[in-house]
Amino acid sequence: MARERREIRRIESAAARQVTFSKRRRGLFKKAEELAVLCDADVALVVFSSTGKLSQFASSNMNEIIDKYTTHSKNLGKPDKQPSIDLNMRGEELEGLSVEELQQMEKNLEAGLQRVLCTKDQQFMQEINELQRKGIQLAEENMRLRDQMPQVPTAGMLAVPDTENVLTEDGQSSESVMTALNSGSSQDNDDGSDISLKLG
Amino acid sequence: MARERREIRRIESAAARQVTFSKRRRGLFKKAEELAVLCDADVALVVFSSTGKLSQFASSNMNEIIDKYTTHSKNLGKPDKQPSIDLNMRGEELEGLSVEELQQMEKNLEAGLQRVLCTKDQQFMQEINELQRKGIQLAEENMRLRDQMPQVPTAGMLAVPDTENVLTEDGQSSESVMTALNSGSSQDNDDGSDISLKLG
DNA sequence: AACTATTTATAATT
DNA sequence: TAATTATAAATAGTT
Repeated sequence: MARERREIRRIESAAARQVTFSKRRRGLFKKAEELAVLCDADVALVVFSSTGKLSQFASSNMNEIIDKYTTHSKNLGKPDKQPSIDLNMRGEELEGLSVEELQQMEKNLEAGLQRVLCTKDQQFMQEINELQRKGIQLAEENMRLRDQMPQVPTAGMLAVPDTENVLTEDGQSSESVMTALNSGSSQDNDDGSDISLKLG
Repeated sequence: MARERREIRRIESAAARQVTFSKRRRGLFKKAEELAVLCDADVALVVFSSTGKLSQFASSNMNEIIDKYTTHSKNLGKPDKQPSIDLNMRGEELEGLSVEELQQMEKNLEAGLQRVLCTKDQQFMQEINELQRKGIQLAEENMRLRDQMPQVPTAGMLAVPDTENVLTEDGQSSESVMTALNSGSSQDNDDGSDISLKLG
């Protein structure tokens, strides 16, 4: 487009290449913006020079456009695969899945994990509840027996479980657990602090 | 560049806009490729028309260029921020963080969560262990008392906790819990199945 | 989509 | 790198 037509092939001279790069890059970015404005298009342009320098143009937000592109692209690549996610997730064959599929999967797994944890806690609470109930019954019977005894046999220092703290069926909070624990005989955790979590 | 100079502003007529889009898009892509070839540059161009149609050009691999861009971009945006991750993660100010930082954070949080869950389970087990121990002591004393009794007072149908199943200090598997549970008096879960997890 | 008058981009030069 | 300029290329309006 100038004094002479130039063949479109790599310019060998690094200097000339750099000059042409500067000129043409400016032109390209101008055209990109004009297209975006004139035609109300969303345009993203990323250029790395041969020396690795980055230049970019985006008519709106670059990351949004990239996301949009990725989504579009993935939808074309794997057109009709519905949320067909099974739990046959044998380690590595996950790589063929799209981001959407993996996100759905993550969501499902987290929900499942949540249910497992919840159920586990319920079992724990049930177990504790049951043991406490038994303990109380035993202690009561123990007392009854002792009352009926003529002599006083100086029983061991057995702590009687606190009837007030028996857990209800729906009890799940770790708070109740801590309460139940502190009502027992263990003597660690002498202050009232909760579990401390240190990260980093 | 033609019969008349055109002002660079959105073309109102949808038809005219579409025509101009076609012409200029072709020109833009041609220029993009020429720049890539002539100057040995890496060029990625993504265009969404106003109707949402995607066109793209990449001198090499689009996703590689995007990755390269993302890396470059993030490194420039937040140059020196080391893994400086505190737990002041008040919900929304996370958006300013880079992917690397968020990944590190995720890792730390997951590790922390793991420690919390582990500790919680230990507390549960400790509690159960303690209750079982107390129950056994009570039951033993109970028996002793009854032995020392002259008459037989027809005690209630109290199940004596199974001494074999007392949990050890390090016991943490839910298997032991289930075992302990089944050794108790609760009569649900008549089959030997584990917790069932349904996803999807 | 093809045509063409014009504008724009740019290669070579300074 | 910037300015100049001759020329190639792109394209707005038309058909």
